[in-house]
Amino acid sequence: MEQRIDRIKKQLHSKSYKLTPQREVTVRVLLEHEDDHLSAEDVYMLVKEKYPEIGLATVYRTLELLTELKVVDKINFGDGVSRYDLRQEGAAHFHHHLVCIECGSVDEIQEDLLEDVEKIVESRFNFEIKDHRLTFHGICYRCKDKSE
Amino acid sequence: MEQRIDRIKKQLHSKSYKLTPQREVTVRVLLEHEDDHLSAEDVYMLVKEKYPEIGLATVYRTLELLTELKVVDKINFGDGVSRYDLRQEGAAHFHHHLVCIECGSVDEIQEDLLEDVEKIVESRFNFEIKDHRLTFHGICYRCKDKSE
DNA sequence: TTGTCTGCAAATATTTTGCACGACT
DNA sequence: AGTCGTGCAAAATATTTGCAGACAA
Repeated sequence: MEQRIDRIKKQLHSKSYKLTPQREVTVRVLLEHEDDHLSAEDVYMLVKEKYPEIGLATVYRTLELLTELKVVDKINFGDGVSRYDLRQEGAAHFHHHLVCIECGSVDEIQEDLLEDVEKIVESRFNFEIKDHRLTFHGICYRCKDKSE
Repeated sequence: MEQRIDRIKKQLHSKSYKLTPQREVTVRVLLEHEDDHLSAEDVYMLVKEKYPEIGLATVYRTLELLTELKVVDKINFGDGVSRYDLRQEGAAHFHHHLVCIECGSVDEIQEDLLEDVEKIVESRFNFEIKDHRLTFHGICYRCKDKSE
């Protein structure tokens, strides 16, 4: 935890940004909820518990900053809100998501799985892939078990 | 064109909805801009040219209806707006997108390409896939040619 | 002191909703 | 008459921006 914060601090410094208390609390909240997919409002409320004076705009600005640094990815599952998802350190590619249309749960897939597909796309469409977003919508294992 | 409108009309009727003039104009606009990825506001302005009395709310309600019928898919490329993309008639799966981070263009890939990946996901995660969203971000062939 | 960062409030942007009226059956 | 659909205006939601003051180098 401390080490990851330290590395993020260095990333900020390398672009002449500071790890202010507000930013640090925000990063801690994200690390503590690594498996969730928090909206800006979610993050704001969790940060408020530890640092009540913070403003919503600061949270937005921090999340934007972290997105720029590729510490988090801004994702969108089709409800009206942006969500912020910590990138795995050192992961070459952004992970995928399984969204359950029954219960709304969101699970993550860390495996890449797209290597072959990307090769085809790059050669067939002469498109140089820098990043990807892949989401499957369907029924999760929990809901499948429930309905049996 | 007329045949596609006719089929959409039948789809509406099968759920007790009517193809009102406003809805028909909206569908025509979507068909005429099949390759684009129009926002609700875009659609509104194009519909207004043919039917100036229409209200923005009606366009939103129509797009929602068409989404429910799976005539269009509501997509989101990470800018703040939802875009509406006509589904290929009879296509088993939603098509994929190539978003250029240089020029902002959005191209479509009609090939599925995900069959193998989906098999793995279904068995490994016991997740029943109903739909998917796949977007690649990178440099399109136009921008690559330009910079050479 | 200089520039960065923050909180607050106001502004903006997008989408949704309430409601009275109109069209069609 | 009854239902569905519409336009308008207002509301709701999500996000961004302006600005004056706080803070650290």
